Amino acid sequence: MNESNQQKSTSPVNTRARSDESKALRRSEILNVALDAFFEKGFKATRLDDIAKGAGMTKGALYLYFDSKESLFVGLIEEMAQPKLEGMKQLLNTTDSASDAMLKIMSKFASHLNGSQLPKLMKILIADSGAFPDMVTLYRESLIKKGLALIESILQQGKDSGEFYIDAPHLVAKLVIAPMIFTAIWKTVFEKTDNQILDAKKLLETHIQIFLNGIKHPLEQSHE
Amino acid sequence: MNESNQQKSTSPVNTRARSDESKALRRSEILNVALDAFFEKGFKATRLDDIAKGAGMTKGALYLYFDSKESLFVGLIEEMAQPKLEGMKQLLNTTDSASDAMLKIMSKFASHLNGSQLPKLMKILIADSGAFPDMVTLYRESLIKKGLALIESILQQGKDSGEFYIDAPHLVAKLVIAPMIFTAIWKTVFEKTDNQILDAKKLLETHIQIFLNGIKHPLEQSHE
Amino acid sequence: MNESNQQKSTSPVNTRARSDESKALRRSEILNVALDAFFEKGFKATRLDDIAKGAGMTKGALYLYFDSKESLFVGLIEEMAQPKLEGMKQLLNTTDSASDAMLKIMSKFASHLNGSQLPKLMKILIADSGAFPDMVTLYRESLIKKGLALIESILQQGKDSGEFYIDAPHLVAKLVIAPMIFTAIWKTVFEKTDNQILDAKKLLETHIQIFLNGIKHPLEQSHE
Amino acid sequence: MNESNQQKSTSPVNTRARSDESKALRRSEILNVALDAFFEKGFKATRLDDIAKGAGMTKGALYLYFDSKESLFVGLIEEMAQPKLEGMKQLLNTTDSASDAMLKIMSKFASHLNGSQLPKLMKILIADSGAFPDMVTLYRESLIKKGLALIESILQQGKDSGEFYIDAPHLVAKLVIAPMIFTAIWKTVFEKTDNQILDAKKLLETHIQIFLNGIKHPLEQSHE
DNA sequence: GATGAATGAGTATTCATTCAT
DNA sequence: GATGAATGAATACTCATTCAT
Repeated sequence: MNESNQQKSTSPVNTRARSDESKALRRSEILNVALDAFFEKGFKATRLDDIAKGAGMTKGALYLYFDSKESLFVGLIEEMAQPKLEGMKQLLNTTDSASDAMLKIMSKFASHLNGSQLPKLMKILIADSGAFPDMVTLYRESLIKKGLALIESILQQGKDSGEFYIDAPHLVAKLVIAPMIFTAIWKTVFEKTDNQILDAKKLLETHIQIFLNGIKHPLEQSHE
Repeated sequence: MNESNQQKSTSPVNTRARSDESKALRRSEILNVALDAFFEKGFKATRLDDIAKGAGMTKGALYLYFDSKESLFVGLIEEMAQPKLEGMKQLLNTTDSASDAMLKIMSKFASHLNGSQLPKLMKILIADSGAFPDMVTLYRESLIKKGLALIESILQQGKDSGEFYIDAPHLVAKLVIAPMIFTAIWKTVFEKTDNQILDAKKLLETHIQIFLNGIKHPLEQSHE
Repeated sequence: MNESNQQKSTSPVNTRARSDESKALRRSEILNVALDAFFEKGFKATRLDDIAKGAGMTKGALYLYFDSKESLFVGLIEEMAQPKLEGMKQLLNTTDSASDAMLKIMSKFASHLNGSQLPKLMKILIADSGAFPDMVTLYRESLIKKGLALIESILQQGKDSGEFYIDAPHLVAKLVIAPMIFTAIWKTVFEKTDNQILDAKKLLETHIQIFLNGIKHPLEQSHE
Repeated sequence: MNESNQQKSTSPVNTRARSDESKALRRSEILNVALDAFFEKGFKATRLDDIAKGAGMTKGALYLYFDSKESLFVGLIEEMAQPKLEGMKQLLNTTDSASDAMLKIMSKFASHLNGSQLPKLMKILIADSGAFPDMVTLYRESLIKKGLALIESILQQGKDSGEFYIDAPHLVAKLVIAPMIFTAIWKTVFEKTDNQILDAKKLLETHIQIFLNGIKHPLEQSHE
């Protein structure tokens, strides 16, 4: 009798969510819609009505899954900031040279930028940082600083072994991720209205090459 | 319908001169306040009341200078995206080596990040890019792409002269500015709730060193 | 489509008997909770969710016992406005003096105020009188006016026998119950936020004494 | 040019309130409407839209005069609880007998019940006491307790001079006002749906007579 | 020019009621 | 019978914009 499923077949739309599973499914469906909405219009300008419609339910139903618009935002950040870092550490068990470790982790990082929602999330966080300082803190501490620490430790190891000619690993670590952040911003912000698209893969490969090349040779004296 | 221009019709000469000045002055005062407000809270969440109060006038008076909230935003971007790039080109008239030109322009760029409102403007633009695609386009075309073109031309020159070992100057140019964008984001977003502050000057110096070092040596083959 | 009524269709006899009892029980449980809720927050501000939780069931289940929030209120007033008055009349069969009858009935009335839910009910009715004029009418006609008539008849009897020096029994009857209403209001409204508690028993005893004393002596001329 | 004044001629409706006077006027006009609305439907069930319409303005305009619905309520109580008590004390300068003082003050009190908004205010306070305990406290402390204290002092004086045969003046004082409260309740609640109207003046005169008569004669022993 | 009162179109949130399970 | 997910209408409050003064 119910033929109104114009939406995706996997979604439990138009079916009451009874089980815990389907409730969780519904939740993450809402979060997916919210991600796009917040990304597109920002937190303040996003209307709950739109999120609800996008998730195939009424505004009132949203409140069965989230306490408030704000908690939707919080849920979004928390849920997505969770699992990202895990994969990275596993990668490094082997006793690679610092150079190889660096290459691996940078590649991994870079590939993350394409498949995942991370760039969107980052844009959201930048945009609404003023309204959600706690979320910014959470994100910085639980994701970025840990990522930076991981990179820093490899750099330090390379420095100790004489492989890398660097001075301040904690600064250099930031240079490692800078082009990745740049790519995320570029793709989410500037590419939207541009007809040339940035080849992110190539850009990041080039970054890796130049950067590793740069730290593997003794630095010339700057003239400054 | 608007008959309040009493001067214009008869003697449109110089009674307006002083007022025009002060009007322009007032406008830029307002824009200054707006910059901070939009930066802090985003376009949607910023109230005209607050901007007015900050500029020492009432909400209604704003409409003597700007047609709407939106035109305030537009005015802000347009006004600030204007000059900026002139100084850079002058810098390079002399017949420096590509290496020196690169060093100069990177330093200049970097120093701009500290004194100017540019990072704030960038954050605003990122945040409200969804609502103002035209502004993003303007900013990209009139500032970023020109800057990138300048850098690219130097890189190309260095590549042609055999000074730089690079492949795709248009990509590499982006790697030049990536840490600057990164710094802008970091300072405006992440540093707010953090007690450690990033030494931007040192970071960018390190960037310049490593980067130039990286492109002045032949690249090793990547294992990928 | 609803086939869950397995008993009704075939043998509609006595399987239902026990459930009818328990249904009535459930109803009055709900009403008890509702009384407190309406008393505490008023009709409009009371949430069915809270009543349901208080009665150990879900919101939906309430609708098995009551048609609507409104019918809950109606049920409450009707159920409680029912008996109450019977005991009073019995009290007076004997051939007491009007004075003794008066004393008895006033004492009885007064003692009712402490043990029963009457004061709460009165507060509810006062509070929501605007929304439920019919309930006010019901309460006035079925309880108050009957009580007043009873008192009035005793007063009339005392007047006729020369025991009481009163003029308008129907007005004086109201003076009899006024301190009782006052007590109900005081206790339910003002005492809540006060640390001194009113000794209702003593107040009403004093009332009875002064009042009877007042009507048993010839009235002086008022100077007005 | 402005012929849309369908409302009362005295009200500044449809005229922008520029001066402080007219602002104050507007405020009290709103409060008058609010008084009736809260009285009729209770705080929760009253819609700001209705108050606004009643006061001849839009909902938004209300917020120019009051911060919130709640502050409207608070303003109402505070503004009205202010001046009531003043007149009473003046009345008593002369060196009347306690009996005369009592008569005067009771008459004054009683007359207040007819002309003023006091009964409505009292009904409002009773109805919404749960939501506004602070207002109840304010009202009790600033009005009722002071009134009771005034009455109590006269009673005490009469007791000391041997004029009054009473025991506990603080309780007896409550008996003085009980019929006034009763009248207020009766008129605002029960009379609405009744076709017989209570002669408040006569009721309170009778109260005064019986009560004074009751305390001017030695009390008989109660049989209890 | 400037003020600030007023408007009115939003928008988040609540909650009685319904209904699939 | 009972649950609790879902609905949708209602409502306080906000704020860009207008306009009388």
